[in-house]
Amino acid sequence: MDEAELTRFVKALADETRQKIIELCCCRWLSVSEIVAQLDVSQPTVSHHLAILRQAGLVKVREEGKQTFYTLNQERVAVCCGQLMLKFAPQTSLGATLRDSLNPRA
Amino acid sequence: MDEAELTRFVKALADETRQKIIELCCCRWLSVSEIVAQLDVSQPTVSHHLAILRQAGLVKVREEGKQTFYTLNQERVAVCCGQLMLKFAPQTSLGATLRDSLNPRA
DNA sequence: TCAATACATAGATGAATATCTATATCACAA
DNA sequence: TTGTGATATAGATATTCATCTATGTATTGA
Repeated sequence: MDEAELTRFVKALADETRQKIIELCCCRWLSVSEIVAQLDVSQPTVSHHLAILRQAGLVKVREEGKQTFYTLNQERVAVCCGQLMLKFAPQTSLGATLRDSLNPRA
Repeated sequence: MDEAELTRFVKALADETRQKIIELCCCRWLSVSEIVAQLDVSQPTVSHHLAILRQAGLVKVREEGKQTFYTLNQERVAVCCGQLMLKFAPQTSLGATLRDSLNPRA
């Protein structure tokens, strides 16, 4: 994971509409229309945000007929949060826990 | 940590100049002038970014005479990253590791 | 007390971006 | 083939925000 990827990740999270979309898509697949129905923004706006989340690798996509389904890529979120912690909080106990978890000793 | 705090955290990270400031202030205290000297932006711009980082709780401040010193609050970064992970990646193994670390069993 | 230094704040400006309307594309059903 | 529903894209607009210059405030030394 390079610098640019990490920046795309934090920028993708730095919008409240996208945060709502992420929460909606956590643990389930939703079509674009279903997401639109839960929010107060137009369908093109939702598509725009989904594109940003896709570029950041934060959602998985599945096309099915006319519909497109999205779900949160939790593993990606976890890895990115871990990278953030390693980069900006290397000397904390939580950071150490994470480092140990990523590089388990024999 | 409420919703708004977490949003302030990700928004604070979502700017490359602030990311540079954070890296500079990691593990050491720097005065505003010293930070300005390492960047390509004006002193008021640096003060502006430091204010945002302060509001997000990401830096610690120490005033000394005319100077003001800042250092990265690594614990805060770690906790916020952990919260992000718990909120948006609850079902991952990394998330579980973190949860265990925060709520250690007897 | 005056000048200089360090930093913060105010206000203006430009760039990035979130949002909208309109329209294109694609899949499917009649 | 034609129409309809689902989504994406284009282009315009408005808002947010990063940045600048100018200035205020506080501290220190002469």
